[in-house]
Amino acid sequence: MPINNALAIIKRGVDELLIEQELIDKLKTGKPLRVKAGFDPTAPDLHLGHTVLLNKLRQFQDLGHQVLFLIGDFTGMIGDPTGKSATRPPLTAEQVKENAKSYSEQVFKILKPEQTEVVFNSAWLNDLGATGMIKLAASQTVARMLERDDFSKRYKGNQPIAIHEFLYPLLQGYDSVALKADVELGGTDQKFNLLMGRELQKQAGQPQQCVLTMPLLEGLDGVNKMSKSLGNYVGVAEPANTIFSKIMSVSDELMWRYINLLSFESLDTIEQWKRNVENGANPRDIKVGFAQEIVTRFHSRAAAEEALNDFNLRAKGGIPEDVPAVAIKLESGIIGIAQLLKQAGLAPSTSEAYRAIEQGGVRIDGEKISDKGLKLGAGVIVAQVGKRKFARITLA
RNA sequence: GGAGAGGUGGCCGAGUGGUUAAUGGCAGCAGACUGUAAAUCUGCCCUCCUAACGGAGUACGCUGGUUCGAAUCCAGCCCUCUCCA
Repeated sequence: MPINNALAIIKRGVDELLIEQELIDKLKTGKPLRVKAGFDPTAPDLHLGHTVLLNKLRQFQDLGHQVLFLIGDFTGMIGDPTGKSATRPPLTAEQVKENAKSYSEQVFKILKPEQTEVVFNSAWLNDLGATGMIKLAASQTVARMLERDDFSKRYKGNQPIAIHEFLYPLLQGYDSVALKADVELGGTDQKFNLLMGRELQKQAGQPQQCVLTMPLLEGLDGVNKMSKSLGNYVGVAEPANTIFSKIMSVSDELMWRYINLLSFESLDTIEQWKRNVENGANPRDIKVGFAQEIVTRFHSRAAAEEALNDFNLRAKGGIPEDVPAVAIKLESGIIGIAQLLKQAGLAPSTSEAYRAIEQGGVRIDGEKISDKGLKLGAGVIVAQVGKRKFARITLA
């Protein structure tokens, strides 16, 4: 493939590419490039936000390059300070191992295993030792570190910054040296860390890696970046119906952002969709199509069809098919409605259950419940709280 | 080492002895409206018991103390920030 075409593929959806000419030169050599991307060992649940980056890695693989999938088990002890206001507790070796396993289970839904090398940075960082660490730390200045946006923000905002947090960018940069990376990918918030790799490679007398930043995908709230801890994410391992309905809950405006970053449709097609909506097409239909694309990617075409049916069923107030089953043991032959909802996991506390009833949000077998004193005996019922929470409860 | 400021519910942030389970905002939940979207409006928003009325238990960095009564006063401790050295 001509280099221009390869470059066009690489550049699609990218926030910034540094330095383009260097990348062209690297591509010209015809050798497979070593493309590095680092992942935090703490969050084993991949979500769509991660896939923006993973898709890009996959594109590199399709162009014949080698992906270095780095799990930051050593740096995990620090916890990436990026965008965080507080430091993180370290993980045990066991936890890291488990998380890594869970990563590879999920990540190969997108990446090609034969072109992926999974590496752990403890492999070389452990050997660095105190001496190496000091040497590394001596290579950069505090003023340089404070250039990083979130450090300077925290500093100005009188927020604490622990010394070891300064080590994070240094170690991440050192990873690039150890791996002799040709390219490193990361979110836009990683730019500083990624550039540190160039810096340290230069000092080590290596060719410098190209840096490629991907835009951060906003979460379902449309404000914060997608993350598990904020609960505004769509997990790739989630059930088809969940993925589908979560995507449908994205606002019309944000939808385009998702489509731009996540859809594999051609740019021309996406342009056409936009024009259609401008000319009066219902954005909902575009969203349905997009949601199905994503569900298909992580499940199957059939699952996507089912998810749509299920979605429509719920829209009509119907009871979906895949209601989780719960069995509750009756202690005295009957159970109060609030206890029932709590035990079935539909309400976090009896207080909340009562509130939900008061507000007309509770249904049993499709019938709205208004009597807070309702008692139920043995049998099987479908309970619903709000529009989304269901449970098929067996009382015995 | 010295001086000062501060630590309140998921987050931000009021509150300086008694209608304070703690104003307000954000987030969240439920309802209405819709395209189960967003926006908007209404209500809810510590837990437990109660159909309800109502009751109980916890909670304002930690530990003690003063008081009939403390998030509020006192002491010690822990933590954070600012300025000076």
